[in-house]
Amino acid sequence: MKGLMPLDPTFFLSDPTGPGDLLPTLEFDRNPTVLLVFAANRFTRNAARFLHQRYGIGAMDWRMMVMLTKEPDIPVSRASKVIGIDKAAVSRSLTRLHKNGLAEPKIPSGDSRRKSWSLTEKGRQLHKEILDLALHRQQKILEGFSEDEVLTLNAMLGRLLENISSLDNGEEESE
Amino acid sequence: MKGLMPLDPTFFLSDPTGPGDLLPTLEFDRNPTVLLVFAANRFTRNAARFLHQRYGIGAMDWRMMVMLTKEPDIPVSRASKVIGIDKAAVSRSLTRLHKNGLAEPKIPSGDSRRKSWSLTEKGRQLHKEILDLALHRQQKILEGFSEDEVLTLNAMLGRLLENISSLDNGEEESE
DNA sequence: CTTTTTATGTTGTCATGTCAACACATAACG
DNA sequence: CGTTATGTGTTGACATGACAACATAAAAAG
Repeated sequence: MKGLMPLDPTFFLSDPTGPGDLLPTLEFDRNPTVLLVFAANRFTRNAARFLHQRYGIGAMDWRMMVMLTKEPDIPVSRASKVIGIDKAAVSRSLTRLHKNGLAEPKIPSGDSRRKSWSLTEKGRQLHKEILDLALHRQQKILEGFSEDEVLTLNAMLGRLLENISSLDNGEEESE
Repeated sequence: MKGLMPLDPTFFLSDPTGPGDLLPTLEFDRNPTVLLVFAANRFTRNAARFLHQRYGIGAMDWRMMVMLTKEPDIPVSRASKVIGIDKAAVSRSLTRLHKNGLAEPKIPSGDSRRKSWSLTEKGRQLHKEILDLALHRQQKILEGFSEDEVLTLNAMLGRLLENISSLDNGEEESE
């Protein structure tokens, strides 16, 4: 744990003595959480547009296809935990992939609450096709970043995720 | 423009010689774009939950309140450009804020397509109240980050935003 | 001056992701 | 063994953000 002092909160604010006697608020380009949400929204919109135009699928379904490749034969609840998305949305995405012939369920016990999902052959082929393009696009997004910078960025985003998860787990009622 | 080589694409992939002869796909903790979206989703959900429980407003409306504080008397299209969100969503958010007595329009020319929006006194008070808490929460999210690390993270997120915007502007059809 | 183009804000519809409720089976408790 | 709690997957409703279409006024072009 670093012992360094955090930034003074005024760093994150617009200058309250600026023109027109404006009130202070968050300065967009000084707040990591603002930039994070902006960048992610912009990325998702761009990816969604590209995926839909070329393949007729949504960003969520692509993400689910990656999940099923990493871990075939996976139940909804496990996928929800790993991918960090509500099981209702996971359930719907898998249903869409199933309807499109890209994924199939197994129900060994006959109880549909003991389902597990895998990609079909068609799904595996589509996944491979999109993967190449997804990597290509990410390379463009990382243009100008050195290897060290990518590793640093990954590490920082990972730490942000952990800190946000800590807030999720109820460490926030101390104010 | 840096002359450094980008990472080899296999860095971003799961090990294809791993257990069970799995196919390669994106490794979640090695892909900045995956981590970006995960972190932003997690942050937004956490913030949305907090804002709704305490103040009965959504994350989008809070974001709009910040916008109106930075730039009072702003039209929908300008707000849409600055905040990077579709004007339809901006229009709806402003309507909600208006209904809740937090924002008000000016229509000097009588033409409702020449509207501009500002916070009401009630809106300014709520903004001030939420701002303190938002800064506090961001400090917790940045726990363990040094001043230099925050500046580095801001810069990197800014560069990602620029690169994604370049993709938006049609530099992607070269494949 | 007339026609065409552009910009604006609103509304309908859709994808994404959340929250809640439900039915039902299994696990845990007394 | 009976009761209670927990986990699972589905579905309804909602917030967020996008895309498209529309009505209308102003700007630009001829």
